[in-house]
Amino acid sequence: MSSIREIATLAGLSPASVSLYLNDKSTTRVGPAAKERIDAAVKKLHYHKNLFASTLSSQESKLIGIIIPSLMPLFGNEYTNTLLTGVQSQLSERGYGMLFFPSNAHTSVEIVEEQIQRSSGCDGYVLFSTGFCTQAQVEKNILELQKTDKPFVTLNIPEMSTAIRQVLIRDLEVCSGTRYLLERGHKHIGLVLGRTGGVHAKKLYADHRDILEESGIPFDPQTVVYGEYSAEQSYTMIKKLLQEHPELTALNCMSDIMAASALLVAQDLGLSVPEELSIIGRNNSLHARLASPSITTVDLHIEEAGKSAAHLLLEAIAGSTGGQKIIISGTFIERETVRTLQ
Amino acid sequence: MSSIREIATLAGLSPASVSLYLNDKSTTRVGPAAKERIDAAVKKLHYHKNLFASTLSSQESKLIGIIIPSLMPLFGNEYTNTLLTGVQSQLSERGYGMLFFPSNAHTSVEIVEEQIQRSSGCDGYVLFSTGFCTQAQVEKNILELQKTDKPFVTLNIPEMSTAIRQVLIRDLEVCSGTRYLLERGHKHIGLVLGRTGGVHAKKLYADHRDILEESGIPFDPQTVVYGEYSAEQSYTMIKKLLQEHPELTALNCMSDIMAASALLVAQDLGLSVPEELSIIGRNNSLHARLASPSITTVDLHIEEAGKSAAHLLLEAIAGSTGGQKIIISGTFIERETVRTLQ
DNA sequence: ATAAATTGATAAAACGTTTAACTTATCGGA
DNA sequence: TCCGATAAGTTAAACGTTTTATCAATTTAT
Repeated sequence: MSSIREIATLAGLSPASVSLYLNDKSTTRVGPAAKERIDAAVKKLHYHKNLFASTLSSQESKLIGIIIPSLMPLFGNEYTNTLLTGVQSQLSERGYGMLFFPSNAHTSVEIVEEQIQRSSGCDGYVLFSTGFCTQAQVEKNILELQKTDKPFVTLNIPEMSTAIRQVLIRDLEVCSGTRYLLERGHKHIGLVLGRTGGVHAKKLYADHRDILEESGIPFDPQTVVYGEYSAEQSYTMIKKLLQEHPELTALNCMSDIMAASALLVAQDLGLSVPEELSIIGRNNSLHARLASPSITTVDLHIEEAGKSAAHLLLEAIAGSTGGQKIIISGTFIERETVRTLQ
Repeated sequence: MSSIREIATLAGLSPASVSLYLNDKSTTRVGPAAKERIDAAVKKLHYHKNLFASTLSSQESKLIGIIIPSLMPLFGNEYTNTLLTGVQSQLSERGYGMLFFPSNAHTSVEIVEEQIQRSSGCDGYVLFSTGFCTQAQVEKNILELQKTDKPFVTLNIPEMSTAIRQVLIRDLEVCSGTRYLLERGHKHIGLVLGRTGGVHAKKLYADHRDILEESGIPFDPQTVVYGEYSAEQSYTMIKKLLQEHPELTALNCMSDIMAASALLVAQDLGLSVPEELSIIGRNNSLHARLASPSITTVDLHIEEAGKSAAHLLLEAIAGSTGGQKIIISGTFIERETVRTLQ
């Protein structure tokens, strides 16, 4: 743990000169000979400048706090991971790092509060929203973040009326899969959602219902089922759904994992896909590509969304003001699990 | 950005008292009335203590630097993500956070150097090793980490002779799948590895060869193929392999994704699994479970490994000394893709 | 009644950098 | 010759906490 002072002494200089040079190799305020002595001292003492001291002094951490209000283990969810991949790639391109302060509190609001508190001093924040948040919780979380007076951007969150910077993943709120199946002649469409009460699930539920009713098709609440973000639970619930509702010709699944589980169910029930049952997934993940038959899905461009969020945030940190919305729309990836009915 | 000084002024106290109370709610050095005034001031000014100032002063960050020398986007790899899940769960249980300072350097050694440099001041480090590291690079990385004088633990790294704290995932170095297939009568076993030159791939290659030769089966280097950690590349290479080597009755794959790709290839070539081709994967990921037929795989207990690493590190931070090795052994998950030959 | 312990506080130094302001020496140009 | 630039440095305050040492007042024990 050598400090800049030791480097300075070893090089026969003041700490100021060392700092000046280390932060700008081409500075003219340190002579060539002195520069060499500094380099030698740094090498000899294995000096690394202390992030915390440097941040405190310069009031800039080059660190972004990542706020994820999930009750499930972090890095275990494909959506969130892809989002993170996008965020990370943009951040590191501009020299920023990420700070995770996970919490083991029991409600998403407490989690967010703790994370914000503990990462105070970051240059900005990215707030994820997960299926574990209700609309009210999302709003509370945003409020909490606003109190920090630091720039932040929300990702994966339902559209808000307040002027905040946010990246919206359109097809996370809009039930495009249902419309797609409808256009292909399906009238009895089951819906497989994530978690009861979650923002996204609620939006999708409402949208699914509205789309059906607009088309004059009665909506049956019994044909909606929740997988709770687990493959096992999805399998169980989908099996139950298909057994109790043999009239269903198609399943719109909130994620590819649910869709892959549906495929398994179909197989076990002896239903051929897509001949007897059409399935559409979401996220264009590896699961959809590697399944057999390969699963028709909607690419949410989630990595792109992560990148946009990071970009927006860095602009805000650089000084741009005002709220801004970026909307990312999905595109259908047509594969082998959807059949057109006549 | 209210500071502790403002809280102190508002509560009519000294900063010292505020700090004392905030760090120990049950302290007797601040009176009950004063405590209430502090609470009120904190609420009113939205005070959060500054992580950086606090760390600088107390010389403890409660932050672990995560060093991942990967050339691929972070959070895009199932192994690493699961490892991270394990690390994270232990860390957050004990109140620690994680710091990621990704780098976009072009060699794994540069990446590690940059990450260490930028996260200087953390309480400890976890060094991942990835398929992108050669043995020499791994050693260099460890040397670099030792210079920091901070505790660290290596994860997922080949066994080292030096006395460092490390968690070894045994079946990442030992080609247990080959032995498993051998025991079930297979004599012509193809091997699907990750990246040419990577530590793990090299170890597995050597082990695979040795196991075969010990059993008196000639080893054909042509039956080893590299998927480069991509499903597409895996598909292409496996297809080529199976077409050129019709004598193969089994495939030992380094990951479940490769195994799932192999399943696809088999399907496209009209080979039935496991009747004509046995496949074994590794990692017991969702891909293996959701595939059809479900893939026989070896559970590496990777999340467990992550937890152990975090545990070991926290113990070291708490003062325990000396190197220590924890070895995590895999267990076979027998499913539907392996057939026993007579 | 007095010593000892406890309660409730504060002052000030320290943590390791950064940076604005200042100094001195040297050099070219008019 | 003298002025202004420029090069090569230094000093010292500041960033926001923590923590050790110190102190006064009050309570408890003897």
